[in-house]
Amino acid sequence: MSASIKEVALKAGVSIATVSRVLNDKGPVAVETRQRILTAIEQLRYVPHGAARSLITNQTDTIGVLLPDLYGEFFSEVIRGIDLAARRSGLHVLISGFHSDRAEIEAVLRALRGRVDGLIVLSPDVDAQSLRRNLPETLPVVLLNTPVEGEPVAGDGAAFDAINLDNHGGAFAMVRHLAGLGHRRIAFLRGPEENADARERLRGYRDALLSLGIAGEEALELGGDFSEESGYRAGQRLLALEPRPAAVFAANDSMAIGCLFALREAGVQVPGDFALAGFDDIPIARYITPPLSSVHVPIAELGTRAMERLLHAVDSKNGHERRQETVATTLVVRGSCGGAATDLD
Amino acid sequence: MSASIKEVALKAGVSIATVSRVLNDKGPVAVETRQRILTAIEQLRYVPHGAARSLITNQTDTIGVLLPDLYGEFFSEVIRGIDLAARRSGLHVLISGFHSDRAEIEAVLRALRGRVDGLIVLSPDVDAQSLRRNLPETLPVVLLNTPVEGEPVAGDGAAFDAINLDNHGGAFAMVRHLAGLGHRRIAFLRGPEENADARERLRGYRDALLSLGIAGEEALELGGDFSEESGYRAGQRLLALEPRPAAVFAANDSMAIGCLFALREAGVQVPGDFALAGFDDIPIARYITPPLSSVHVPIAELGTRAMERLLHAVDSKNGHERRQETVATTLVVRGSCGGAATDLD
DNA sequence: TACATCGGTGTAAACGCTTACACCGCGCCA
DNA sequence: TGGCGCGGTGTAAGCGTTTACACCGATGTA
Repeated sequence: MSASIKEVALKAGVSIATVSRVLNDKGPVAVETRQRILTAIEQLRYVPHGAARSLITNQTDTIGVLLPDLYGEFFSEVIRGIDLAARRSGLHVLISGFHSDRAEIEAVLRALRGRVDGLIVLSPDVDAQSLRRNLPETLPVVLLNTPVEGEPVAGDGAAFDAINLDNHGGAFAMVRHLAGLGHRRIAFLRGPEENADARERLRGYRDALLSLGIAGEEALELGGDFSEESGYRAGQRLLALEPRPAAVFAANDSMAIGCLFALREAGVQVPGDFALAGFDDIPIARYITPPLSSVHVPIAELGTRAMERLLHAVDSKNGHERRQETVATTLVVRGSCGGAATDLD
Repeated sequence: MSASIKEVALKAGVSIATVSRVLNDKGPVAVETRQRILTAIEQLRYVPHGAARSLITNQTDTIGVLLPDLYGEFFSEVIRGIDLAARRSGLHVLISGFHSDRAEIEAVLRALRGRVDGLIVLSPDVDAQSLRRNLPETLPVVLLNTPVEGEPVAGDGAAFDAINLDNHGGAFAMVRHLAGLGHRRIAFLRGPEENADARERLRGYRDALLSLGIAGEEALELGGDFSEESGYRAGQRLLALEPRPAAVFAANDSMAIGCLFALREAGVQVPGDFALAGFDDIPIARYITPPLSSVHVPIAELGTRAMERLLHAVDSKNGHERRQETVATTLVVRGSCGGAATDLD
């Protein structure tokens, strides 16, 4: 194993306390002594032992990230944002995927004790109850794009910090954009009922219609589950609708793409006969033909914000007030909806 | 803070040694005593403190992953593969991005002491020298898709384990496939000179031509830097070539896509007038029109293999022989090269 | 009966660090 | 001159574990 503080002390002819003092820049040390220690450290290539340090200081300089699935763009972007913020603060990032298996997540959660100073949890499913029960109450946690069950109790702080996406606002804006293009009958491809993002987007769609004085039609809300496949099927149903709408807004890009295939198959022109828009602005969106209009989600920023929030909680242990933040989305107008590009892109 | 082993011992009316024994299933403990301890643990919601454990056992149950850039599909897939393997073995994953800044990577490297049992390093740039100098010699390291400088010395083990992609084989196979379609003049879009993947792919291209008895033409090897942009420019140069080749193989998909744009712009039909193929099989590949033929890279497997190799090194501390492994690539034939789909897809 | 064996348990050292506290010598002020 | 304050340093306790070792009683064996 590598050198310990004791060997450094020996080599520099001082006590370990003094070495520790120069290591942490704490307490007075004679310049000359400090120099001697510094060179000893250099020569021995000494690096303090993280675990030992953690043991006594009770902090690990590490934050944990819990993710349900380490798959795809969303995940990697979030991590990137988190890592960015972490590095700025000299922290390490411990990531851990889990399958939705309740037992597994509990196991992971407990395994984290003494390993992390805080936790970012990203999960549409994990219920906060199970979180709290398996974690020291003092562990700062921020929920990322995870629905908080129960009403936010005014006055009393929430159980967790939370960073969420402005799904509602994004959907709202897109629908209004579509309407601005002259469409009155705008269909909507819904996501899975149990998905919070999907619910919010639906709400945004409805509210936008409301705000426009357009009566919602139940028939125009087609079911879907975020999969390309379900978008394809919805596309077919769309074409059978009577009278046929001339605009569709899908709750995510995958469904929009599936829908596009269905329309194209039927010989319907996009955006000529049909305006199409999605949500998420996945990378593929700009590559398909026609390029897909979408609502851009700043995923990395989601991660960064979560990290910053967590940092605040960790630093100001006591006086940290829990709250929920929302990250804005932006409209990205491309060819698929037939509208002119706005200055948003 | 949460309960310690001492409190558990107290509650169960035994010594901490006994508690530790049931915790680790080591040494004999009376069934009845064990039960008493187990319930005490349950009630106190006790979880052993990772750092304390690490301190004495000198192992952290954590492996570190060093990445140059946490961006895009490649990264996220690698991580997924790593996490998968890690979870199977009950290990944690500490990830750390770094910018190529030499000082920074050294800082990160040292910060890792006492935090990880092993390291996976993914970097086209990091030179192994700097690695070894900043790490305890005993720390197992596996290089992932990272060129090892210097010849592998026969007999004497290499300095590191390494997992690499079969770039050569993939390129070789693709060129032969193109040739099998009847093409004799196959152009190649090269990647950046300093990139090892790019070099190997070029080598595969040349060797394939050689094996086919086709004379290589220098003019058919166009420069590029892996960017879509450079592919676009290469596409334009391609069209000016006299006589014009009818097939291009790009060293990566991004360039292939850029090239496709250039061709399309010039009114050239793909695959009608021009067969096109890429390398990497990025997700977008199947979505563009026409779907891009490519060489599929099993990225997640790269991660898994690296992890397994590392695990082996960690477990068999002494008797671990370092070696380099290669992960196979597979041909994915889609529409862009005009060939029939093979059973490989 | 005496002694080795073995299951079951406790004691205490050690891991590498931080930090409260004590200590020493010095200069300064009253 | 005696005391105080202070820069500079060492001593040792303690963080939460694991584990070598010692101990004790019961059982088996000669």
